[in-house]
Amino acid sequence: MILSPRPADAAPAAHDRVYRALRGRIMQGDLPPGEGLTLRGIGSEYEVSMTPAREAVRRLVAEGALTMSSSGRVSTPELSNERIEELAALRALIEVELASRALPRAHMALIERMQTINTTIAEAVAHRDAASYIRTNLEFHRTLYLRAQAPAMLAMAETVWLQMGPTMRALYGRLRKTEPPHFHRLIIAALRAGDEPGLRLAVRSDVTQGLRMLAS
Amino acid sequence: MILSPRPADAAPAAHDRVYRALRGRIMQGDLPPGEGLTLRGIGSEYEVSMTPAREAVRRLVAEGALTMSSSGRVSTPELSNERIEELAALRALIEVELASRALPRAHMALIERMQTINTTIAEAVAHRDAASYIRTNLEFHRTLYLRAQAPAMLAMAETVWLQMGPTMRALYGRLRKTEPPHFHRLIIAALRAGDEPGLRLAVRSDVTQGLRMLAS
DNA sequence: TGCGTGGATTTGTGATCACAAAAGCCCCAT
DNA sequence: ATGGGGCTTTTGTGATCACAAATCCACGCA
Repeated sequence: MILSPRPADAAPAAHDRVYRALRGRIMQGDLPPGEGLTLRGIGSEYEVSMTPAREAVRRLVAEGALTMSSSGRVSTPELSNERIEELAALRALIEVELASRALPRAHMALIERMQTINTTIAEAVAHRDAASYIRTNLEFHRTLYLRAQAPAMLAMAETVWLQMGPTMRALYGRLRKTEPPHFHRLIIAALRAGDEPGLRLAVRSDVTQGLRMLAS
Repeated sequence: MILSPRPADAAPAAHDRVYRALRGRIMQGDLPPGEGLTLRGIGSEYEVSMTPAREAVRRLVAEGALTMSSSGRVSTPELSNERIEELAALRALIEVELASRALPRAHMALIERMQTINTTIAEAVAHRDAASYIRTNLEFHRTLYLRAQAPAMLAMAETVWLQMGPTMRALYGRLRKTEPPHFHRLIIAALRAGDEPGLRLAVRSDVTQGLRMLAS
């Protein structure tokens, strides 16, 4: 019986490779808001023809990671303040629910792993490394949410992250103060205590924290 | 000055036309769960080549409206019970928020329009017309949520509807009893009274109502 | 100096083709 | 009857090309 029709060492499809590469760069804020992209440019960058580039772009546009003008030009989105508020509210709604579902399944090894990630985040903040900060911050959240065993919800949350990627970078880039991840400690403490209301509040606070920078 | 680069009477892009057609059919449950689709089949059905068909399918797969096997075969999703519960929970989270945001902006004309739609829904139920039921039911909800002025949230809600489309049809298809839309009346009453807690409860009840059929 | 306006260039779209792999299928051996 | 083997057909993928529209840029006029 053949279990894996596509062996792990096989080369992934070209369009998927391009998709993953672009997605990663967008999510961790590698691309600034409003950055224009061309199919031929993407194709030559990843050494593929226009066809896989087009499919990867089409997929990212469908996920809201890229915007497409009426003439078909694609670029990273420049989000209005209202859009940012909406996306933050969506993060709050979905991620609070994910955290709540993960709580009863969170064991000690998970909490310790999150604490380790938190240390890495603190280092990224100390070194003013925005890309590393965003990447490890998302890893912190994803580590918790994976325990919720709710793939559809996690996918939705990641879609929101993706949409905020370029803007997040621009936002955190202008962050002067190097504050440690305060709410992350609250999240870990609530997990330890099995305190669900506290966890929900901590996650909501952490997720909407970026809005306060926007208001200033 | 030219305001609209693409006039209203211009032919839309082929891939977009195919996308919209498929999306509509999927959302209103025209296609049963597990239905297989081929690029060449879609292409010949809409009289386009494989290229636009592929782009439309890629977009729908990205939105979760279609699933893709490891070999690239596409079909409408067959949702597990856990997945259905997740999607219903997402509907509850997002749509309750949308309704809450729409409440202060809901004026009399809107409520009357919703009541008219509700009449159409009752007729669809009476005639056992599952497709019409699903379509007008979604129109009822969308009419309210449009007032929330939250396009990102509405898009998320529609994505969830899309994912549930084929399953909804199968679910409502086996619905014996022709019950009028009870919770819709509660929603309208809460809107009239400006009763936010009542509205949230009514929307949550309406949205998770399908789960009770599943449990039986 | 500012600003349209022309052509040259870039860019997305859709069609077509070659190719490899997956799926279907039929027939035969057990 | 049933399961497997080999062949045929179907199907997705990626490359390439023609075309039209959008964009860009520089030139010349006011």
